[in-house]
Amino acid sequence: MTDQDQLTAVLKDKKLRVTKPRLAVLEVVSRAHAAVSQPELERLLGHEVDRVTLYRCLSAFEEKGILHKVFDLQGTAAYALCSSSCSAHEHADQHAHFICTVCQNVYCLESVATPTLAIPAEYQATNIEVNVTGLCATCRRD
Amino acid sequence: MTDQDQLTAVLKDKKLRVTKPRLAVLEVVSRAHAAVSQPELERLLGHEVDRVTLYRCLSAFEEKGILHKVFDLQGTAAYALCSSSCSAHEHADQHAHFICTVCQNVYCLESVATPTLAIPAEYQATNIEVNVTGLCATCRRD
DNA sequence: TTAAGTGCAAAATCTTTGCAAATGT
DNA sequence: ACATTTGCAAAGATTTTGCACTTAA
Repeated sequence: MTDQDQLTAVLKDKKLRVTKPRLAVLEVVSRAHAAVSQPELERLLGHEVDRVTLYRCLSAFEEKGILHKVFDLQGTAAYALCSSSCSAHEHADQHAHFICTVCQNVYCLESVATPTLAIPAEYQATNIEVNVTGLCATCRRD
Repeated sequence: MTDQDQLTAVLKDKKLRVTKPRLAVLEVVSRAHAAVSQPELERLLGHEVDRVTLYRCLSAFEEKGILHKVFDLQGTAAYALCSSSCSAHEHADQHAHFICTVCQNVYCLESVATPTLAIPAEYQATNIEVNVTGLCATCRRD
């Protein structure tokens, strides 16, 4: 099964039509080893995908649980593939993220599980998000 | 020492001039038991402070380490008072935050210290941010 | 065939910048 | 008095909406 086929399958599974813009967006995000910010996506996709279409693709993907949205240090939206356990509005994203303060890339730290915390009883917690900031391997060298 | 005096002292300490808009902004944020989002600040301050001035106050405060910026679930900026150990570009913010999915308020969980994590060696971590999402005490009841 | 998705134009927001007038020290 | 800060106007950027055309199923 090729990459294309896999992406196609993901779309079909979520009852979304398989279109060129959608495949292009998924392609870029799935290739990235880090979450891709929206400006970055626009740059990478160039004129291949209209900006408005990009907005609509991304929100559809988030809606259906294909991508999840994280925010970088500037509050800019970035998108990464959801693990298979994600579904609409229920993102199982049980690992920490690393945000590089230089290149702004967001890396999934799959090896770092979110910790168990003693949340005060008056709060009803449904999810814990851990974001580590600092320098990524690449930016450390430069 | 009154509240006003304290806020005035904070500004003077950071070599910022004590002006009406700045005091108004600090007043609102310091009163809140949660981080205040920018739209909320605009609403609360009404015509007392020009929108542009608000932007400038907030970035000056962040710059000087008086307030720190967090992002709510929609990626909207929200501001909270820094603890006294914060200084410019070095926010000591060693506790978790709770973001309510209903009212969007951001609460400081002073009792929940950020955990120690085993970050992969290739990353150079400088800060760890923990955001818990769910329902706050108020929204649970409604 | 036909409902879903795209692309363009245009509106609505949000954020930044420039500059003259006002204000704090 | 003089540098800072404000407020307005205006530019720039981002995000949303409406609608006719296209395309996947």
